[in-house]
Amino acid sequence: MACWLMKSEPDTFSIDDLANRPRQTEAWDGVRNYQARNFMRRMKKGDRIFFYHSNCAVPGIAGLMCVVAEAYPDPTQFDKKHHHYDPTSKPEEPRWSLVDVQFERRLKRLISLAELREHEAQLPGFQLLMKGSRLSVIPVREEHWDYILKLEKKSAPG
DNA sequence: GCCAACGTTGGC
DNA sequence: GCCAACGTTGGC
Repeated sequence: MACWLMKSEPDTFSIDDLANRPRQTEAWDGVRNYQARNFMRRMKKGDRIFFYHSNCAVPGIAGLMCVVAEAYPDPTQFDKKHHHYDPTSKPEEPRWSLVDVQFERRLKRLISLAELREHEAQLPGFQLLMKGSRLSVIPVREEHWDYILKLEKKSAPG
């Protein structure tokens, strides 16, 4: 069972939005980056995911979710009216994929990017912390997953 | 194949 | 709002 991290801007779609969806499930559409797409195509049902709030006042991991449907074509790529419409993608050979994710729980407290950086030494190779890393879908090593979840139980830093 | 220009991401 | 880092596009 693999672990992942997926970013979303909370102004657009937050952990609360996911929790409020029917069946607390959402199709993770709009990814238009090949590396991120390829990671999604590797996801298996039951894989665990950190829900990361990006581009906001306090970026960080806000909750947990899991994969409930493995990769299939992102329908928004064929929708002319959609912001993520891709005229170069053909239905017979879809370029972009998505997975369905399901809410698991909110973290008891947000684990901020700043806090994660304090633990950089214990998270070697964690792509989120790499300089210039902007990928919205990244793999998380299991030992990193466990370490980060243990931080939740500690009191907030500062 | 190179690389400049451009658009996007996302922390701060 | 600024800007660094990155990905993509397209001229040559």
